[in-house]
Amino acid sequence: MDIHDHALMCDCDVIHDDAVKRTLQNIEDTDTLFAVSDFLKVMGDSTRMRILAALDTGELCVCDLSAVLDMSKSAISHQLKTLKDACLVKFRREGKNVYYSLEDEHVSTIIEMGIEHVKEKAGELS
Amino acid sequence: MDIHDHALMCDCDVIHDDAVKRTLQNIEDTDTLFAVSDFLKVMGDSTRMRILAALDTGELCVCDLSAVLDMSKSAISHQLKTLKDACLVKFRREGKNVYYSLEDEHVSTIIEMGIEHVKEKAGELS
DNA sequence: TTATCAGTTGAACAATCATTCAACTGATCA
DNA sequence: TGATCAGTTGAATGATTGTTCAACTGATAA
Repeated sequence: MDIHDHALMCDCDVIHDDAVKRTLQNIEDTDTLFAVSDFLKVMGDSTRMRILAALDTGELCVCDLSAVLDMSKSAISHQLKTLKDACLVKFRREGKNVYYSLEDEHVSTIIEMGIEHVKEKAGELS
Repeated sequence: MDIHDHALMCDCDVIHDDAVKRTLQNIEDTDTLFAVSDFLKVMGDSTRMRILAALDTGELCVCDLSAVLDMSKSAISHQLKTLKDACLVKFRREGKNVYYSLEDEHVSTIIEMGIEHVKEKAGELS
């Protein structure tokens, strides 16, 4: 009755009380971790990743992206909104066209790091 | 009739044919980009990210993770399987317990980079 | 103004996915 | 052996989400 202040959902006795306490002290705060997973989730979709990779080669309008990815303008536009809300892309209007590009160098770096990681992993299998 | 070899789904005329061609030449191949998004998707969930952050402080058994995250062993175990399948964590059995830890330093680096990125973005808002 | 086209948006649908629940395995200890 | 506990697993459920469709906006050109 007097034990287990936090383990409401834990359906077992705490085995390593010291390890649990140490982890709770050292782990990054939950809000930050939620923000990190939300951020990575945006890039964790193949359509959005292909859009980002396309924009990494230079700015493009929605119609061009539609042709490059071979998908409808609507589908592209919906995903561009998600990327815009997450501050991964920016845009400028020029006449009837809207040109999208990566928000900053930081985004470009993360994309290229992801590609590097995957290629390294693929290389380990040989 | 003679134009538009690839733009099957594109519901418009290609506006910048040169930009589209240039992008198709320079963009990373689709298979790689799918692999990148699949990889990031695994880390793009708050429960899995919290598990990874916990393991980044040292190895833990399922019961300990259950206490740290305040979630059921079953929920944790399901997500550990996803992380295991993606080669982000490894495990060892010792008696009745199964101890999980990060697969390698590489994973640790990526987690910490994500945290850095989010904190930088948060700092920009002040 | 009217027509046309690039792009956006909301609702609807289908697919994906995280958690719960219950049953199960495998190891320890009496 | 039988009981207990850590952990796994499959099915079911509820929530999230990507794409489609249709209607819409906003800018250009006749």
